[in-house]
Amino acid sequence: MPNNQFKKGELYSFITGKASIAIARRLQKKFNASGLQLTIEQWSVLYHLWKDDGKSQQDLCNATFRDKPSITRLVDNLEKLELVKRVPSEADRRINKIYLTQQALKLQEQTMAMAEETLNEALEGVPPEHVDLCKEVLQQVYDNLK
Amino acid sequence: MPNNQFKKGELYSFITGKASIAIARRLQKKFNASGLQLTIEQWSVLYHLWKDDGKSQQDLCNATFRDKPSITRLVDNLEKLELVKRVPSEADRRINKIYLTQQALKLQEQTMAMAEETLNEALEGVPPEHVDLCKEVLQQVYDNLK
DNA sequence: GGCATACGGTTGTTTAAACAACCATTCCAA
DNA sequence: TTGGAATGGTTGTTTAAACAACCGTATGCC
Repeated sequence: MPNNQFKKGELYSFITGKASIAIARRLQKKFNASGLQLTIEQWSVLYHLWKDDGKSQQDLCNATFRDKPSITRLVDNLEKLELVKRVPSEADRRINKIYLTQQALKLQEQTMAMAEETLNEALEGVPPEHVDLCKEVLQQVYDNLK
Repeated sequence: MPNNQFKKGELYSFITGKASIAIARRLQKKFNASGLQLTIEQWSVLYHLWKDDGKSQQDLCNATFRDKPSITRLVDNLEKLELVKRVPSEADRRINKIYLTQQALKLQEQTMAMAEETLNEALEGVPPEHVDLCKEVLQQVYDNLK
């Protein structure tokens, strides 16, 4: 017998992830309000490159939890915006390494500040220990299903 | 000073909602494996109609946290699948009331069972009281931002 | 060396989301 | 009562996700 039974009224909200959608929308609005022509999905790719530039597209698939075609097209669009450049790997010619442009490096500080601000607004009034526990639950869910 | 400060490494996972994406993908796979030609988004509309048939499109917008064009197109596709019918309201001719077909009523039991199964898989090993607290946090986040 | 297999990436197609612009109906207030 | 605002819904456009099919390169085994 499973250890968690659901009342039907609770079921839906867990599947749809309204909270993370709301966070993403809020962050997108901040980008738009600042005149940044950047989608959250594009930002999420830059985010991982700021941490570790020169990742392959496959690395970005793993990091962002997206499939290969999704990353191909996100990189396409980021290249059009001149925020990243595909550089074929010398060692393995199948691989594209993705590098940030100067323009993209300049966006890091501003957009990360907006992301932190958004999270602070989202978690207003939530005790930090509850946040930690919530993160653990969501991580466990992810691990259970991936 | 905000009551929650984020280390950068933790920030991304909260924004992307990997857990709910993983849940939705798992449920979609169950639909596909059962031969159901039904997307999660379409299912989410049916879900609210099973609870309360004859909702307007605007009601569905509020219930599903989607905008009007999204619901227009979801209802378009559900009508093509002959799972719902638009019925213009007698009282207010701007309004379409959306009614389930017999075919859609038959899907309820099967798909709700799959949804509950998916959630039980997702929350395997998570103490019920942690689930409750997690739901509260996510609800608070949603309320903070909506 | 040669061939099957795996891997990294791209392309095509369908579905959906966000946003702006639009139309018809209804409501309200001067 | 009529003209403007609000409401419910649709359409157009861009971006993205999922899935299948595909191509070129690398790997490993005989």
